[in-house]
Amino acid sequence: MSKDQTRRRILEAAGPVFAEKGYDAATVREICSRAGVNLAAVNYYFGSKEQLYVETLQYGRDPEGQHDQPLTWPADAAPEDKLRLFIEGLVRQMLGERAPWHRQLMLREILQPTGACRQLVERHFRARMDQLLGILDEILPPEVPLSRRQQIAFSIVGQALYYRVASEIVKFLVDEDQRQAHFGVDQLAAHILDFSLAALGLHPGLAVPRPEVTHEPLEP
Amino acid sequence: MSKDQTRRRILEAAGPVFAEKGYDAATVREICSRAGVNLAAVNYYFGSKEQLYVETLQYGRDPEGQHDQPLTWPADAAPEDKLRLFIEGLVRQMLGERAPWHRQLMLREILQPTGACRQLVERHFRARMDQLLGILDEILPPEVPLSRRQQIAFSIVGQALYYRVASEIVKFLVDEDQRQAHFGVDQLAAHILDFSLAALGLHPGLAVPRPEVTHEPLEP
DNA sequence: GCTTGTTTGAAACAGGCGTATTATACGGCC
DNA sequence: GGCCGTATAATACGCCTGTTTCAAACAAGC
Repeated sequence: MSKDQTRRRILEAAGPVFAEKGYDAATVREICSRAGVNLAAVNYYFGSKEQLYVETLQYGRDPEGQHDQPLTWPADAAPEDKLRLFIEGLVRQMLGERAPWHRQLMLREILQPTGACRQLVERHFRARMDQLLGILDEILPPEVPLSRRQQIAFSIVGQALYYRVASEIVKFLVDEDQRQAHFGVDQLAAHILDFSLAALGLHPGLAVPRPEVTHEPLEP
Repeated sequence: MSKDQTRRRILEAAGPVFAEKGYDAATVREICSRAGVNLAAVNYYFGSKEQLYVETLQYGRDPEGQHDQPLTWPADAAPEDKLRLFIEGLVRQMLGERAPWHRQLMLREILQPTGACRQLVERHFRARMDQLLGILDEILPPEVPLSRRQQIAFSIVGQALYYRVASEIVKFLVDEDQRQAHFGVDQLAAHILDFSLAALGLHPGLAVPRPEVTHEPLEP
């Protein structure tokens, strides 16, 4: 087996393990076992577990030299549509079961940063934040100060992040049937978009009776 | 030293340690060291680290037999005021530095439940959820289905939770000065209330020019 | 074919962990 | 006082961790 081959195999095995268990709980033994390489290989190729972690994050971000293009849309799209696409991508990222391990790793870095690679993580999230702020630029009047724009952005992202970090809470606060029926990716994205657009004033508020609503059977 | 005395000392030492480091990273050696008791005491009094953890959570919830009354308000208060009080309490809980370790432990249980005490955690958060749903009952028209009310509640809580779970992200996305000036507990509570009330339709949206705004200097 | 530098393999090391064991000191009771 | 159940203390055990060691297998150059 060629030299770079085993290196790659270690990286590809390390990704899911780190993503699932976190840095501390992941063991180099499991990584090596999954990769089918010897235990010593990690320290031979990477020097230490920590360095392997850093390089795994880099590898995940950019496996072949291609940047991952987060989200794109036609530049002339309506701001509401851009926001919709952004939120849909966000929710999909949070709830998508087959989330590639790279996203999961990044999320772990949000929740409890290891500090091993501030820069990398920072760049990643700053890009997405700027994207959202750009959309808000087209919606908000210019006199709204930056701090308020940031707060609004956080309010939008926070709604989506909730379903990832508090998924266990959701799981026992709303029962299985309701979850299946109303808490899928699409419905949540639609709700968060509704909530946010209403907050921004582009939709009527959720509490005001909405004439266009299809008449669902009233709850007893 | 009396028997119950050391028991209490262990519990009170275990609280902060578990809260700061989490179940796995916390060690009984540190707990015993902080409590000034022998290493064997934990297993003597609690049988195992896990059981100590469970009893620590219970002890934190209810140290002396008094339930912690989460939040109260006059029953005849306006729904907006109740929501304001609720959100203020929420944000204070999330951001308050001197958060008693019990809150922190509960938050940890949200983010990564140990499963050691589902019931306890479940009761705790269901109570708060019901409180919020009660407030929404007074705001939303009756035909809004339960699932939508729950989504709205999660949208509100999610905004506040964000600043706890993603505090590191906030820290490098908005610079020190801005944070000091606009991301304190009071300002964030005010913003989340604004955003949510606007989303509900009780306030004008944030994007529509608000006549009552005090004219702050425009940003260049 | 031999030498040289590199990669693999299995085992061992040192340290930290939760837990168990054993022995000592305390405090009320006959 | 002597005794005994209980609380403390010190230490040892077994396990798992990241890391190191060192010999064997290998590829390449001459």
